[in-house]
Amino acid sequence: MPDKDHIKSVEKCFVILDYLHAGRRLMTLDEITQATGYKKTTCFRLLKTLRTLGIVELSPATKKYQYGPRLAAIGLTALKNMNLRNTALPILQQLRDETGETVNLTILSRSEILYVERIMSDYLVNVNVNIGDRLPVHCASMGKAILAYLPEDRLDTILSSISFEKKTNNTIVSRSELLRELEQIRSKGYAVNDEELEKGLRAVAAPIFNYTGEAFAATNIAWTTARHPERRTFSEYAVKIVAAA
Amino acid sequence: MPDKDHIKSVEKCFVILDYLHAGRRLMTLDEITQATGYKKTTCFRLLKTLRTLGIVELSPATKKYQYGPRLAAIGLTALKNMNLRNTALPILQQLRDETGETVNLTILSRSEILYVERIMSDYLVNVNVNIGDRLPVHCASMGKAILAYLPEDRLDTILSSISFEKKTNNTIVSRSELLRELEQIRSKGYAVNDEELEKGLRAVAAPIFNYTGEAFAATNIAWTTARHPERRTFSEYAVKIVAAA
DNA sequence: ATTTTAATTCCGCATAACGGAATTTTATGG
DNA sequence: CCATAAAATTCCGTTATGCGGAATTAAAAT
Repeated sequence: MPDKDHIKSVEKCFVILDYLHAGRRLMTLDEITQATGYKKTTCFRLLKTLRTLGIVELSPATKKYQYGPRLAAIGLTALKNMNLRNTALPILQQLRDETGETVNLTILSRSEILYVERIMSDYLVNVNVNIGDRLPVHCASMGKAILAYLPEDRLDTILSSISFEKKTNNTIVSRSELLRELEQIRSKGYAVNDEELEKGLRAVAAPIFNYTGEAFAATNIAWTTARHPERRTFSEYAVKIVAAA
Repeated sequence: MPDKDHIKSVEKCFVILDYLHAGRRLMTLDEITQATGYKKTTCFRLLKTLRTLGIVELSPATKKYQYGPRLAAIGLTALKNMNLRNTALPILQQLRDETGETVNLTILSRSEILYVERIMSDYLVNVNVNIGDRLPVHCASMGKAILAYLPEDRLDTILSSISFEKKTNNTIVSRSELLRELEQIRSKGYAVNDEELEKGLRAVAAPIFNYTGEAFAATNIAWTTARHPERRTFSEYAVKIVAAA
C-alpha cells in the first residue's frame, strides 16, 4: 500500500500496457484479464478508454489488442528527451572512439534489458541488435550488472519471472549460480559476458544509478573473440566502462 | 461527452503526457495545470502516481517534470510492434531502392508530424532529421498530405494551434492559403513540398489511412533541387508515392 | 442447431478521486 | 537576512466515479 493517494486506474492502465508486450504478441481481453489479475469488466473499461484515446487499438482481423500510434508518438518523444540518454551520448561516443568497439546503453524494463542507445563499431562483424530490442537479463553483461545492484525485493521478483534459457554452454542456468555471479560483480564493480549469449561474443558492463541511488540502466562494450581472443581484454575494457558509467 | 464509461483519470493522465512535450521543455506543476486546465490538486495527484510508476520523473535540479525511462521503454516497444511501421517497411525500402532518394514515414502527433521511419539515400547531402523528430505540418509535404484528408473538426483544431512560421519564401503563411492548397492536394491525390521548409529541398507525399478511413500517417520521397532541378520530378515521384501509400 | 467461450452492457454500492482551503516549502526582492 | 510572494504539498468532507457481480449479447466451437 504505497502512497495514500495513488490513482488506481492510472496504475492499472500502465500495468496493462506493460503486459501488452510481455507476451510478445497481441493479446485478447481474456489474456489481459488473466495476466493482470484484474476483473474482466475493469480491463474492458480501461482498454476501451485507451482505445478511444488512441493508445491501444484492436487489430480488426484478429480482435486482439496492440499498441496504438499515439503511444509510439509519446514514447518516441520520451526517448528523445530522456535524461540518461542525452547525458550519456557524448560519453558513449568517446568510449566507442577509444576502443573502436560497439558501445551500448540499456535500461531495465520488467525482467529484460532494453536497448536505448547503441554506437556501432566500424567492423563488419557486428551483433544484430537494435534500439528497442530486448534481451533476457541472465545472459547479458548489462543485465547482470543491473541485477547485481538491485534491492533485494526487486531482484526477487525478477529472478522468479525469468526462465534461465540456455543459450550457450556458458549461460547461467540456475538461480543460485546467478546469485553467486552477482556477488562477484559487486566485488569487482563490473559484469562480464563471456560467450554466455552467443559463441564468440564477449562484453563488459557497468551499472548506472539514478539520483535515488538505484540501478536502472547499464552500459557496455561488446566485442568478438575473433578480434580480441585474450581474456585480459575484459579487465582492460572494464576500467573504461566503469569510468564511463 | 464520449462513451459513457470513460475512465477520466486515465484520459487526463495522457493529456498531461501529451502536454509534457508540447512546450518542448520540462514543465513545472503550475505550467501543467495551466496547459491542461485541470485543478492543481488533480494534476499533482496524477503526476505523483505517474512518478511512482516511473512514467514521469522530476529532474532533481530544476524541479520540473519530464518523461521517465519506463515510458520510453513502453513507447519503444510500441514503435517496434507498430502495425503501420512493420507493414510499410518493405514497401518503403523498395521505394528507396527504385528512386535512390530518402523515403520517410511520419504520423500525425497533435499538430506536428513525427518521423517514425526513415530510409536514407546514399547521397552525402541529406536532410538532417531523425526518427522521433517533429516538424510543423504547414511546411512539410507529409503534413499537408494528412491535413488534406482530415475531418473538418480535427483540421480546425490543428489549424488554430499552428503558428505558420515562415521558413522560406515559399512557406505557406496563412490559413486561407493552406486551405486552398489542401483543396488542390485532394484533387491531385498527393502533396508536394517545393522548398517550403528549406531552400533546395523538395518532396512529394501521400497520406495513409487507417482501417476506419481516417488519415493518420503519410509517407514521402525527398530530394534536393541540386540533384533533380526539373519540376517534372514531382509528378514522376508522385505516382510512386501514391502507389506505395 | 446446440453448447461453450468470450465480449459487452447493466446497475447498485462503496470508495476513490475531487476540489476548496490550509499548510508547508521554495523562490524573490528589498 | 528577513519579509513577502509564489509554488508545491497535504488535509478533509462530499459526491461522483470507477468497481464488480450478474445478466445479456455476440462469436466460436462441436
